[in-house]
Amino acid sequence: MIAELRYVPNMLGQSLRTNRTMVIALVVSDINNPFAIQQIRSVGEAARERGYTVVFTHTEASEKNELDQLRTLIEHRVDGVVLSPVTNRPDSVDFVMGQNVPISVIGYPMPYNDVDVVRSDSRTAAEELTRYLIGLGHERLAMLSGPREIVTARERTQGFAAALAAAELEPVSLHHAPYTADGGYRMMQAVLQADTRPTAVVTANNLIAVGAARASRDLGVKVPNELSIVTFDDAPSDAVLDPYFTGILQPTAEMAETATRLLLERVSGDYSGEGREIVLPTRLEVHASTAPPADAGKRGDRTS
Amino acid sequence: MIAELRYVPNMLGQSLRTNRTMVIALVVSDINNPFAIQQIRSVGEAARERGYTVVFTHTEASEKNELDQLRTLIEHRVDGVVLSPVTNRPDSVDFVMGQNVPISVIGYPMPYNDVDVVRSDSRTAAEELTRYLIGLGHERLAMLSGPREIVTARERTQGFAAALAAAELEPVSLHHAPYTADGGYRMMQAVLQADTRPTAVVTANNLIAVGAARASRDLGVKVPNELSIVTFDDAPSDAVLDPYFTGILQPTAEMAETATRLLLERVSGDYSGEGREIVLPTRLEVHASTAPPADAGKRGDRTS
DNA sequence: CTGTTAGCGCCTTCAT
DNA sequence: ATGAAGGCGCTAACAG
Repeated sequence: MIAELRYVPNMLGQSLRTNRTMVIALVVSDINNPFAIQQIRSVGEAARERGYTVVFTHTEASEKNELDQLRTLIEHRVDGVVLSPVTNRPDSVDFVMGQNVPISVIGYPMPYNDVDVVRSDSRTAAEELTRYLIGLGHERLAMLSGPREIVTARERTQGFAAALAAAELEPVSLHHAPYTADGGYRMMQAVLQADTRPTAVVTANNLIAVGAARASRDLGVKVPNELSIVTFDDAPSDAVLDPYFTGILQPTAEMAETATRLLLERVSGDYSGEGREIVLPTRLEVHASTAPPADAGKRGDRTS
Repeated sequence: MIAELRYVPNMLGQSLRTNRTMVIALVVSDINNPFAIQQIRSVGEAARERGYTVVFTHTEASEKNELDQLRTLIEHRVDGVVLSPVTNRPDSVDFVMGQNVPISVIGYPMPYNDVDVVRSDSRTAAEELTRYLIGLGHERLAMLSGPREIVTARERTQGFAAALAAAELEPVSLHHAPYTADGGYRMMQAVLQADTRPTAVVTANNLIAVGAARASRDLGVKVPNELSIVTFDDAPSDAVLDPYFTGILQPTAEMAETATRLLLERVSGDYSGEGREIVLPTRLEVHASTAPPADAGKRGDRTS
């Protein structure tokens, strides 16, 4: 048994000598999100296939943590970094690139960095999602979005607005809060206590959707009969009985795998050049959280 | 800004010289389990407080992966290991201790290793859980357990059996399968297709419970009206709308934090001596997956 | 107190 | 083919 062999080589010596640790890092922002779990699995797999070890870190959605941890990882001379960043501000990526450490980014465009990015098109997906609700007959829609600093939140809000504009509808309201269940809960409370209630809400993230659904339940509003909820990234999970939310799914596994591949191409020297941007398609999945509005029968077909 | 400083020290040199990396490893077996997420958070926090960095690895419930990864981690000279092991076989722990690397174990007793262990009492908890069902009036109970090689599965089965024996009841049946939703699904199918159906099942793990609930739904058996399901470790999660299963909760965060503390006591040299075993209390939480049996009214009080 | 040096374990080079 | 030596970046020990 190799594993039983007494002698274990010291990679510190080897790495010091060769300038390669054969370790890459995956830095995710929120480990509570099942989305991140999928990334951890996929990156680990893709890296192991190519002989690399992966170490994971989570930043709890804090840019300061993100920078601290990238620094620590680079101190330990990881060969590269896959980053699922907190925001698209350039600081973290700048820092890593400034240290000549290869990096690839999962999630959203990085306008100020010439870096490899793998993402999906949030804006278009949000439009599609909103159109789906409009197609069901909804006319009063609200948006529960994420932090303004985060690109996905902005893009999803834009897509929402664009779909409404195309249908010549006005949004009932538009909210921002952190990407957490608690944030969703508070936004939904506000929505339900306002004068005009929407018949459907678009949420910018799965945790927000969970919070929104909890608030609806607590205030006695039935989903989907009285209120439809749609969301993003409600990934199927072994730990959950049933997918519940109608929403947009990103090809998480493929995104993570691709980001790892791009990274290792740079690490191994097979590629060096300008940043590549790969945009993968999303898909809409319909589940139990949506229905036509209660008063749908009264009106004609609403599809433009 | 410190993080902007151009120079980043090379920990490889430092570590090679000082024999300390200030990094500890957390090796969990199944990252799909929300249980593991909590461990990742808690160990990370406890270690950071004490100036250590944590790297995570998951073994996909394979002992081979576990050993491989421990080896890789030790090659990179982590200062210690927190292990949430696949089984209680001594090989992994032996290997780590044989390399003079401090280790502490989360989960279950390690009869063949003199090692620090933090765990809860699965057997007693399973008894309590089963007694709860009996107290509701259930007399026909089945057990959907985990792999025979895994201690928690054995202990939980023993507790189940003990509670039944104390109430002078016979189990309807007893099944073993992997700790996965799929395993639970198959066991539940078998249970529901047998001649005598139980009115309640005890599952040995949250993923098994999810599979069991899916099978019940697919076969048209209503939970909890026609069938009660109880489980272990159905940790509350931000990603889930509501805790659904009645079951036993372990103090996951406290266990992980304690294991980290014990480990770092050894790493720092504050403690060296024989293995310590810390057993933390569990608690029973009642949710929507249990009810008295449909025919409960017909009989008298069943509590012994 | 500052400056120099040896050596941690490994790989690469060069000599035998 | 096998063997010896230098140096990766760092710190601890020691000298000035």
